[in-house]
Amino acid sequence: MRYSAKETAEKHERILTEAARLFRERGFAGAGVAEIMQAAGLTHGAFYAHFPSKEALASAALTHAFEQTNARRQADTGDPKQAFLDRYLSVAHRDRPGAGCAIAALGPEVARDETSRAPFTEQVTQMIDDMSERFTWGDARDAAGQKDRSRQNAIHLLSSAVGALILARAVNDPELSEEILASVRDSLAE
Amino acid sequence: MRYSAKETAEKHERILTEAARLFRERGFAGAGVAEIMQAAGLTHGAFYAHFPSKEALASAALTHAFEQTNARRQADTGDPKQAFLDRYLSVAHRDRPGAGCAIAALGPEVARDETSRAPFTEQVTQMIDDMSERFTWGDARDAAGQKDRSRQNAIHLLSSAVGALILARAVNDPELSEEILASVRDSLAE
DNA sequence: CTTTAAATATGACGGCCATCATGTATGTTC
DNA sequence: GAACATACATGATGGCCGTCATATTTAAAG
Repeated sequence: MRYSAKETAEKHERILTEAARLFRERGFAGAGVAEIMQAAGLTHGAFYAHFPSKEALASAALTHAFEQTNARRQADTGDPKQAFLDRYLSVAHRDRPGAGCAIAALGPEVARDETSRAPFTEQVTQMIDDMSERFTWGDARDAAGQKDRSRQNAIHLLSSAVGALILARAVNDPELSEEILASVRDSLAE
Repeated sequence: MRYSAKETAEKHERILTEAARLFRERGFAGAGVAEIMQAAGLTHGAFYAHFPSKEALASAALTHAFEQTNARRQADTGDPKQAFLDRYLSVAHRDRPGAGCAIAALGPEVARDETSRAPFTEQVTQMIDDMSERFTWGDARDAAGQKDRSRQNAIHLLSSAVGALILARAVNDPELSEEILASVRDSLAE
């Protein structure tokens, strides 16, 4: 049967949302089309009415995941940098990859999937620009070098956070895992 | 036919080596048993004479990859920290994941594969201990806090390097990719 | 109101992949 | 030297997965 435009749009959104979650939880290769469609409350056959291929879905879901976490970052109160660090390097974030950073969940897989590299690059560029502008960086220098320094700091902070989260998730030992989160949090807050 | 113990051991080693390479290049899910065996010069059926399952191979290949890169780190000359940064955050390392750091290539997948988490943890623990001891850290404090501070610094450095390499690989734009490597290299060398 | 187009469910197809079965030849062991 | 054990190749099997075909139903278009 044919459904109303509103209904269809809602289902499209559900597919995207569930895909963004499942891909982050299990990886692009680990989450199947049928599983995603079932999570969205549909059957597998309907998929190709919404996306031309799984690859295209991966690309769209990646952007969707970034937008979700971007919105959270924009909604932070208080010192933006500290708020980011506290949230990103938390046990809660470590334990819920499906709702968290797409870089930490899918980075290496994106590197191997040519189609998703473009949206990934766009989102990372935005993140770096945003953090570079909005975060306050301790080491003020001359006005000329200020901007470049902020950018370098933002890149370093993002890299550190991503690496720490990946390590904290992969490691088996809860003590070590929390030590990693705390160490990088402390190092970056200085 | 039955082969000599020496021959068999060599083939076993070849399987491990090719698996360590292919898994880093394509991920655990992306590299198949048949492809690995072919790369090792054998057919797929012989696999189960060497490993009980693909999962067991993944675990063993992960350790093998760590040992390969550990050996390179131990062989570095000059300032160990600087040598590590120069090598780890190089374009050459970025472009050859199959010969590079297992954390950056497989970290998120390890987090989802319970079997490989134990060897991963062991290797990361060793890396942190080694870097904590052998690298020279600029900010000398009181002797009491010295050890903990080295450890925190080592964890931060490793996290930053891993995150930067993953970002540099996933990003589409060569300029941005090299900027990420250079930024984190400069930040950590200070 | 009629016609058209589209979103969905069901089901099928083909390919890939991990694993296992079997036969065989040959080191290894006693 | 005879019996045994084993590493290998070939081939089969069963399952999963992405994609497509078809029928159905109904919103949308005219």
